[in-house]
Amino acid sequence: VARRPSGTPGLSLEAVVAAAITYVDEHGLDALTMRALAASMGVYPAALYWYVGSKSRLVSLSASYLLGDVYVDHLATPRWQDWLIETAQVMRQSMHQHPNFATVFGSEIAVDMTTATPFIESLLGVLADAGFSDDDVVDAYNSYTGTVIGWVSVELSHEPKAAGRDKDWQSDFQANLGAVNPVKNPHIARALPRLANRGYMMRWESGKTNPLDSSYTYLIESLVLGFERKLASRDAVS
Amino acid sequence: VARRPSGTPGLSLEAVVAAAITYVDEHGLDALTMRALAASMGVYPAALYWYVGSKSRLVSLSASYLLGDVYVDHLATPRWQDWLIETAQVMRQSMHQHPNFATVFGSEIAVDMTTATPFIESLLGVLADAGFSDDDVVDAYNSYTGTVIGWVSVELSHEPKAAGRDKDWQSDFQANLGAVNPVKNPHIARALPRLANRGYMMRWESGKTNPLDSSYTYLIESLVLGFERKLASRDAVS
DNA sequence: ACCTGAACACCGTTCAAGT
DNA sequence: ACCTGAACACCGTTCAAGT
Repeated sequence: VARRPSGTPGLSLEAVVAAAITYVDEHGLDALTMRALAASMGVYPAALYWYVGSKSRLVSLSASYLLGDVYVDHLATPRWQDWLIETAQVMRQSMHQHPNFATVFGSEIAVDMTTATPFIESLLGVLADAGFSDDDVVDAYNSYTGTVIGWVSVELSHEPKAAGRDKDWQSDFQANLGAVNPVKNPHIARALPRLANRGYMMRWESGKTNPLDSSYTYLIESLVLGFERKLASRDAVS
Repeated sequence: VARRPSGTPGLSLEAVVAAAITYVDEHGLDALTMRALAASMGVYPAALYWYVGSKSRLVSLSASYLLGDVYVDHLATPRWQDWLIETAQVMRQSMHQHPNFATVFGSEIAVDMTTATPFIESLLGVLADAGFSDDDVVDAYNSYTGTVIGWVSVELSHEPKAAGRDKDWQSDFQANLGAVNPVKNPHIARALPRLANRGYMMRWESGKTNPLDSSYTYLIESLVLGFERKLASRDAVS
């Protein structure tokens, strides 16, 4: 085998992170193993530790890296409302491109802010220009970012790992749904045709294969309309 | 040792689930191990498998059980807006009581709907009474439930597991925050005093110890105001 | 039916040793 | 500095065997 010149390392932090991302995209987060990843890179497991320190750090680093993709270029949308709506759609699309990382986005506090800085700066700028007070900017910022990340992360949440036989839990689940008592639960019974496999707690397919586009649009539009009202009521008082 | 009468099992599904919940509450989700849980119950690991089948199923079952606590009794709130606001607060409080399960709520599609049925029935009833159309009920339902579960689950997301030295990442993180370039990122610099440790992607403490009450209230109020506008605009058209 | 006791096939991580 | 090779202390899960 050709010997690589000494002094030039065969690995790098970026290479390991990139390999981890493609591995998770292909095989899922549960399948990510230091040993399996090392094997896929033709290297010993311990070699990875020189760059990433630990598995949990590797996952964090990968998530932070992906967050950089979420940057939304300044759009030609003069209205702040439209900017928020468009940006929310772009963020969701980014998350849908790596659905197996969705749970990480939603559950880990540690994101390397440096990769997200341009996004945060834009968002804070838009909110300030819209007229939010210094105090309200904080709450609007948290409302908006937490909603987008949290909602999409729930949308992309995974099915239970097939425990016993292959997919019998789906049949069980649908049977349970169909057995709803229309006397005790008339509203569920009425909404069932529209809610089956589309409503949270009533679906058997993840948002990966069964996206909930219209609900997300409805949510973001409602939230932005609510922001508008919050702003207006403040103006009325001040 | 006293021998238990044969025919009366020492374990039960409920006992195992209850033990798992208290174990996770005390030691965190990562510490939950079939072996550790079995030891805490004075039993062999394999004994648990007779009741729960697998570890992932045990976690699902525990989460489903906790979801039953989320049921919100019919409140004396004639306005549907107030019902949505109060219920959102109650749901958040329930999740905060078992913060180590937050990531499960946010990342697992499989919740045993039976425990949540009373809640779903109430919510659908409130939305229908409010005047949402059959189609809009679905989107409003998903907007609301996904936002509450997703947002709070992000709020409660955990710090990175201390990798190297104890808590040096917190110092690093705060140093990074302080090093923001006020020329390149004026809006971040301006908001920093209010956003440090309070804004998503800018905090170093989980919502477990550092709750974001005002942002959540702001979010839910905005969302409900937005729902109001959605309803009104529909009435104007029809 | 319910649980023991031991085994199997894995893990993440550490560490001396090589280059 | 960077990686090998092997080891350590764990995992989840299975399975014969007991009662």
